Amino acid sequence: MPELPEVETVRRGLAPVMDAARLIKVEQRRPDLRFPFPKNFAERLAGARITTLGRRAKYLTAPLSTGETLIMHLGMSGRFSVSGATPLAAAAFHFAAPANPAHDHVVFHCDTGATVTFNDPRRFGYMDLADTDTLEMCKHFDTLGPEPLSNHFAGPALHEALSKTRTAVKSALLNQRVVAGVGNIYACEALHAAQLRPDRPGRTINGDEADRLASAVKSVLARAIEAGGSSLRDHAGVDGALGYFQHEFAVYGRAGKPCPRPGCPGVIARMVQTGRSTFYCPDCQF
DNA sequence: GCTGTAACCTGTCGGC
DNA sequence: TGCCGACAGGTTACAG
Repeated sequence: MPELPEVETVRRGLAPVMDAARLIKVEQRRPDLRFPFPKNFAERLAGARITTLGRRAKYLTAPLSTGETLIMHLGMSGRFSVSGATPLAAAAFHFAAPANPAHDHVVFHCDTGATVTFNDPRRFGYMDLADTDTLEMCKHFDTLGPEPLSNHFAGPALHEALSKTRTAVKSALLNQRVVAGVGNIYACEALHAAQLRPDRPGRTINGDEADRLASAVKSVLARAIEAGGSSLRDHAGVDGALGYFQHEFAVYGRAGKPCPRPGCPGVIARMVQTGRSTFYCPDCQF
């Protein structure tokens, strides 16, 4: 379930074995995932050295010595696993969750001795290559909004974006042009933290409420990263270890259970917005 | 131009 | 136990 915190958790897990590593060989085991791989994908990667693994929204980025950047998206079920790494890293693999090898689609062989495997049963993930110098203008990044944990994302900017739309505020949060990296779970959690009803039209959110919501988004994402992400069915860190943030969910997946806000008598409700489940408390979200 | 919906693919879970 | 349908975290193309 890779939203921003899960992707950041994966980045932190991969960095020790991929930063500054040279890709000796890349195995591309099928012609496409969600989209076709770029032309000569494996050949363009072979021999290249990765500088520093990065992240933009829900994308992992690997700038290469060739002048291109490898862009990777985990989709809904994508995950990485590492083998053959340092003894310290290998110790963590004791906890590795099983993944069906039939869905191992890309294997990176690094000169560090590590083998990094991308597994994605649902194949909603994808990989692409783009020029590093013009990365922000590539088709994946040119429409992305601000990073939620950066100073570019704050109440006034969010208020400005929401004021232009009649779309429900929760759906607006999922719009990557408004803020990049928020997905279904953390949108629900942030709206509960900010005490805002998910189905309020965006244009009805005032400045103070936008301030609260922006702060809640930052807080929820930061705590989730700290907890190593959340683990529902499909997500695990590169060592297979599960994140812990799902234990802190206030509303997501808790329909019918009491609202955890102190003093609130409400019961968490579920509704469907644009085909996605939304969880909220009818008693303390207005 | 804005908005909502369907589609992509597979695994899991609950009901029968 | 086995089958079937509903549902699932993201993104994008398309119709209204």
